[in-house]
Amino acid sequence: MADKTTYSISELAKEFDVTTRSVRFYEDQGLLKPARRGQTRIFSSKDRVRLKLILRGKRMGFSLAETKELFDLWDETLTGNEKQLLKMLAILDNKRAHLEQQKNDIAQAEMEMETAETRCREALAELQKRKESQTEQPSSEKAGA
Amino acid sequence: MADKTTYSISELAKEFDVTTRSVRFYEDQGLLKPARRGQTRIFSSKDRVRLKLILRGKRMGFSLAETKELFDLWDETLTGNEKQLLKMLAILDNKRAHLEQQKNDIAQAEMEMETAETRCREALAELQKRKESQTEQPSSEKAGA
DNA sequence: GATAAAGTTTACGTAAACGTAAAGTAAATT
DNA sequence: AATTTACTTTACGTTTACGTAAACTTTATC
Repeated sequence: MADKTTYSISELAKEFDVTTRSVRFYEDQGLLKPARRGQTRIFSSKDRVRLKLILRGKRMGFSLAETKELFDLWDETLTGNEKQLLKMLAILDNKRAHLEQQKNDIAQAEMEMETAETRCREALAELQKRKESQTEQPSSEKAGA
Repeated sequence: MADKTTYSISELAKEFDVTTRSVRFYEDQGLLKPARRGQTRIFSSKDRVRLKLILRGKRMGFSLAETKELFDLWDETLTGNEKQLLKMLAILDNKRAHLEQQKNDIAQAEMEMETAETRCREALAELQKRKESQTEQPSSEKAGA
């Protein structure tokens, strides 16, 4: 299934849970370059990989333009001159910094989510206690303000 | 500086490198709730924290609406009923899944960036070799200008 | 008291990433 | 042959997250 060599637009759309509209849009923006049989697009496994990369890029907060730039530079690493190669290396450095930022953000978020979860569970426990004491004799009440 | 209790809009904007327009927009969308002295907004340290969270949320791919929902639910954990608390816990679970996805994405990206870097450096080395063989006899050459 | 600096509201404009509808083609099925 | 199914192009519409300009107030400074 995954080692097929060609794909229709709807096959790809279905596999990655995107609309055909999106796939066509990505082609329009120069991120995918499917072959054609007549009018019909025929996607290669390279296209499939790129679609996967596009979607991951999106999840990581990259714009389509950024991803396209990476694709283009990547292709140029095969034929490119020194200047382009150095640019690619520079961009890779930037991306690495980006990844570090993301890792920090994630670590922070994880910590805060633990705090949040604890607070929620404590609040729930508090509610439980009140429920139980409501069942007993209404002897005392806690202050509220 | 960071433990001040109130901030002007431009102070916050400067600190987090956003425009005042953005800050006002966030208020408009209900994410910030600065006090007012006359017309002028006065931001508390709570607002400052929230702004930080907003921006981190953006870096992590959260929309302002999503972040607002989290803020609102968070506030409700103080007063909220059981249903809201459970909802908050459910959302926290979702976010955790989201974080896992992000971590996977990052790990993948890191691996592929290594591959890319290697390819770049190899291509560069290849160019160097050709340069040298072009120069032929000259035994010593100094790099850089 | 004129002016500059920082703040405000109102409102139209914009870029990105598609959604959605219209209208047509091309192959497969009934 | 007629219809369904999958695909196509063209093109206007929509949401998010602001940018940008205009016109106005408030506070500080010369």
